Amino acid sequence: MIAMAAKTAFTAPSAPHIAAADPLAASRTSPSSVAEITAASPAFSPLYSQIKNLILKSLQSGEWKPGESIPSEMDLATRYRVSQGTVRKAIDELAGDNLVVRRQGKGTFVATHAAQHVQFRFLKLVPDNGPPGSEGPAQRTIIDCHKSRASADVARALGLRSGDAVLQARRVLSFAGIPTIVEDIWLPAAPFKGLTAQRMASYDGPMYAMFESEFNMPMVRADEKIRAVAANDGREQLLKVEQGTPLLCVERIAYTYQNVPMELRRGYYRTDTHYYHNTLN
Amino acid sequence: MIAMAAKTAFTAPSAPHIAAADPLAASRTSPSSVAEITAASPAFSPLYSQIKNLILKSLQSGEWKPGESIPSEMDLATRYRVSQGTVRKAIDELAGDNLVVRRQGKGTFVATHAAQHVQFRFLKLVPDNGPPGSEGPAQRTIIDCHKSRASADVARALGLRSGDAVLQARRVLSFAGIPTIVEDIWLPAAPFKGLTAQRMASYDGPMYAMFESEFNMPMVRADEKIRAVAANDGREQLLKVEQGTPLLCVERIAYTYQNVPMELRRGYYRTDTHYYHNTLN
DNA sequence: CAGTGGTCTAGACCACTGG
DNA sequence: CAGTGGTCTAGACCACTGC
Repeated sequence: MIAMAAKTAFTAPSAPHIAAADPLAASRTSPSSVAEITAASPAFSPLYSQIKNLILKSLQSGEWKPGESIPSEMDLATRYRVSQGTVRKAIDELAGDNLVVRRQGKGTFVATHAAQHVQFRFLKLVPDNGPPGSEGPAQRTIIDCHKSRASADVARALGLRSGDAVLQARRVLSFAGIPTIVEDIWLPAAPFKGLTAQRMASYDGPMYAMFESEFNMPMVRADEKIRAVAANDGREQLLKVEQGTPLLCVERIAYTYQNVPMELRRGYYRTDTHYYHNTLN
Repeated sequence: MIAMAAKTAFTAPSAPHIAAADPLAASRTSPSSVAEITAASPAFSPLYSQIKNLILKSLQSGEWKPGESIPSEMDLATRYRVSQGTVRKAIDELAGDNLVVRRQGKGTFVATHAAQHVQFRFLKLVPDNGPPGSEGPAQRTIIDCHKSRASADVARALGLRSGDAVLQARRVLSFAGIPTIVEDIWLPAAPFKGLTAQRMASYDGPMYAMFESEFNMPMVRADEKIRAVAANDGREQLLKVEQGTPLLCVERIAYTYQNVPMELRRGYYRTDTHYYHNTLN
């Protein structure tokens, strides 16, 4: 901000980029030139960044759902009354965050866990022999799914309070018939109301795809803490390994839009036939 | 490629973006309009991508060294006879690959492992208590460093032949006095001629920083395969844990420019006080 | 204050997709 | 062929850094 010619797009944070089509436009007032100037620079945010946030809001609101296309760059430019280049930069960032996927000649699409080529978007386990997915689809076995109360650490991970209602599930993933992963999953009960073991078992596809389509809860990012632990607590039987066998323990917190944590998952991976792959830049 | 008006920048892959300042300019010939046209589209590469490659070559050649600044966007635009915007997009990609770092108002700098805030650019181990690096600097202890011959798997990882000369080293990293990591490192002998245990021990800073400054061998990318294994083979003593304790085994191949593998490293991490952190998008 | 990277625009044209 | 994303340019101005 700071005083500057009214012609430029930087003039005021609220004015030029809000088109009539934007539902928030009515709630804003044109600043009387001096008013906002004192607010000064700490609040500076480039136009494309503001556009990005507006698009983000539409994604969150479900205006465009996973797998669908969003309006063309030209349409968005008209809608927000900015140049195509500015919309472009906003979408570039969204694509960089893997929230949307661009496809030349076709359009820009909301990212989804359901697409074939991203079947295991959040699963970095790769077979020793052959590339990811070369073993065919995973076999999913639901061991259990029941309502529960959040312990202190589960509550902290999910941004709940101790004792809040959660869903707790356990499943086994097998590849080529070999049980390879046991996962314990915790979900806040409210957003996933109606989810049962039956329903998990009958859904054919990645669990995150089910979260999208059945509960309107896309997972867009995740953090993992990885440790080596000894197989115990019944997991050795599910994975058919000796008690004490070293396993990879992958604790994942998955987030939906706005960085809201929506799932805690502790996976135990056998690493005698697979490895966890990571790339460092 | 493909026939098109000479005015556009796409006309010929060799012509317009090569400035007189480019050392390769003299070795090229102006195509006689028809010659290259049959090569056709599969070879299509946007201008900014070609500029990116030219900048990459200068980085590889050492024209600009890690930590130094590269010429300004305007200078590069003049040098390559393209618009600033095209140079900008080229640099954007290089910055996205973490090969360079942009700093507004100062310039664009070649990435380095020596900078304070990236002390552990390739080390994703985080203490359970507190953020990365909160334990102060790592204590590095060189256990061994000797010449050796590449075994089959080491050769494969480094793109050598079995029996080729390699340097093999082992060291321990301790944090807050606790031995936390044992690493076995293999390097091709030729590029690291003159590296000894003594020299490794006396260098104060990340090993990758030493590779940059002492051997002109910047590591720009790495792949990791992570497994859980039982402590054995003398590593339990170095880490002061019981034999059989689960450890994270991190096998890393680090690459220099051109995706040339230059280091194989097998790290064994204690994960009772630390965890390996990863972010998924 | 000059120099650097960062933002924004307007317009032209290219590559790719599908009807 | 029209529509979409992708590339390129030229020019203006802004934000940040350091002299």
